[in-house]
Amino acid sequence: MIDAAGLRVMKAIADEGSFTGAATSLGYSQPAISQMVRRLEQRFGTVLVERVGRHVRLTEAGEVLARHAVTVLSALDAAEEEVGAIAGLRAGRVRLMAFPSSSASLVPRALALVKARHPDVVVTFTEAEPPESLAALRAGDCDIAVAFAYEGVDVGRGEDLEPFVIRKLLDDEVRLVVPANHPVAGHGVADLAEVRDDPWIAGCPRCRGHLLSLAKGAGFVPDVAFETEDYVAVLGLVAEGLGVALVPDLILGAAQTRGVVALPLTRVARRHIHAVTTPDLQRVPAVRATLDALCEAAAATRPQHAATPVPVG
Amino acid sequence: MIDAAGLRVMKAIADEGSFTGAATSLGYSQPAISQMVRRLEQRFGTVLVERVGRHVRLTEAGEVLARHAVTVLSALDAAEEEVGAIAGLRAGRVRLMAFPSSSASLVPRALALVKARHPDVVVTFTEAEPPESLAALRAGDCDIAVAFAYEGVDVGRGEDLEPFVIRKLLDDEVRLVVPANHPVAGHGVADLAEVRDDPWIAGCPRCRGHLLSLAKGAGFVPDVAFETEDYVAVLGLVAEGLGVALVPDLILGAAQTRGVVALPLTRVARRHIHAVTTPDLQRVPAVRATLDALCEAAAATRPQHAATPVPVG
DNA sequence: AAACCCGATAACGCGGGGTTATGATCGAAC
DNA sequence: GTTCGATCATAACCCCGCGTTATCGGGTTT
Repeated sequence: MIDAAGLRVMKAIADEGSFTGAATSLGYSQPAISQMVRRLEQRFGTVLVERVGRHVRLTEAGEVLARHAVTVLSALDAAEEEVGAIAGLRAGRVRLMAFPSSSASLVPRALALVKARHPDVVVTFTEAEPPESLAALRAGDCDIAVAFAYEGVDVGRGEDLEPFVIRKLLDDEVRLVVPANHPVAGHGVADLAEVRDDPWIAGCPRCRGHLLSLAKGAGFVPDVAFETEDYVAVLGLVAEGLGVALVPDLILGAAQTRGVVALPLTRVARRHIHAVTTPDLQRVPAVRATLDALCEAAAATRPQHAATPVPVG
Repeated sequence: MIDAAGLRVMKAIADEGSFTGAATSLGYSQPAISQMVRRLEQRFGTVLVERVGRHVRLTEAGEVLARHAVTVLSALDAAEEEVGAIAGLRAGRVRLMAFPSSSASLVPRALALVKARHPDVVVTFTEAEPPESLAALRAGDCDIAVAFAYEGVDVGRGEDLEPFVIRKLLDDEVRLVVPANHPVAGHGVADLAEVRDDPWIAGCPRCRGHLLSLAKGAGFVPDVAFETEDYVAVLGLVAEGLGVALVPDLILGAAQTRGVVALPLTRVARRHIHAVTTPDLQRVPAVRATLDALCEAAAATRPQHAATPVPVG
């Protein structure tokens, strides 16, 4: 099959009117043009260039090629330019999935960073809990999944074996949230055993699993009175004195609620927040830029919470 | 610069959904696709294919390439088809120039042959005397020149050195045309010296030159009473008894006139009719086909005149 | 757990397509 | 007419793009 190089040569000959001119205009030597024309001619089985005295003229077939050359070459240029735009971050689309509580501050900050640096990169964002986002990543329906894994209990270690690339964003400390008038509220620090008989308010299924795991470590089975995926609701329920809850720091930083006190646990529990992608996607410029932005956004949010061990809503 | 092969591969991957599928659909081996994709990726500096588990998906940049591939490849196919049509005589244009008296039978017959064999080849035809047609051929303004050269006097031999390809068509015998009531009319054959004192009617400038040359050989200078490029007029003038003339056989076969007799010369004089082109153009299929048709048309006209040594108008 | 399918990699070879050096030829200019 | 400059053709050479086969590793399936 014919390739584009031949067409470029034919067009250059048509434009310049001579082999030498075409050669210099393309940055080639003159024999390169001679040979290319000869190859094309025996490939097509017909004469393309008529050598008339000093200079050359295209035959009918040669003019056909030169005419089509502009179409092909412009389409080729367009393709190259478009891909170059993606590679050069002057374009590109990143499909980001993140768990709901990350969308409060971490993700918006990252998106703002990306937009500031690469205005033409569009990041689409979908909320999804970690199992779902990872499945989407596996299926090729998303490019970056922001996921969390509870220290010890979760698959955080196990999934390192997956063909995923994991970038650590935050270590999110989990705090005990109690009503402001709760007996332990003033302690400054709390042990799970101190509230073993309180009713519990559980968050998402995996958070509930974490709670059960921690409680088991402390030697009790929690009385889960409510379940809701909405952490604002969790805090509201606590504020009304309907129970206590474990709430990650990240959420406390975003959703302030009056009437509750968040206490660090004596046996510190954390969840790790990661940005997950694939080795391939990691090398896509727009994806890499978004990952970088996520890391920076995480670094910017971390000290804020580390400095406020006892935030009061 | 990117070439078309890469785009073909990307499109095949997009269509087939796997490297192996793309390979078989293109007639390649599977590693060829792997390597091509890798080359493209490092050429563009970005990932084009996302390897997800068993099969592969195109990234955004990859899809851009696959999308542009259809444009480029279809344009490429169109060019190839069009050139193929010319090479396969399903298209093509031939610019033919011939001297006026050839257009009576030789050229029309040849054109009919071409049209019958290759209906889509168009032959454009312009009348021109040999010097003019050869100049046009040299300038690239025509593809085939049908020219004649008088034996001995003309540049017939000399022009073999030119960068021209010459195909012999006819040996056209020159006859002496006299009024039917002329003394030599009944001789069956004539010598120029027998009419040395008659007034002469000359044809085109080169024909006149031929006449002068022949007369010089016979030891006299002809009294040229009339000159005209129109051979029908020449014959008319002879019929009216205004002089004698030398007229090529080819014309006598086409333009019959009452009242004249054409006699073969004792010292036979001929003009050679050639089809002239360039080595390049000779290899253009449509040109070659037209040349062949001219040769056949000439072969078909030759015996007709050879068999009638003494045509009487 | 085994079999199968698919992609990656290694090693290899051919040829397209570039280079420089040189020759042949045409057109122009002295 | 002869010389000179510009142009295309050819030869010899070289590199690397782009195929090939053989083999390995990983994921899905049964």
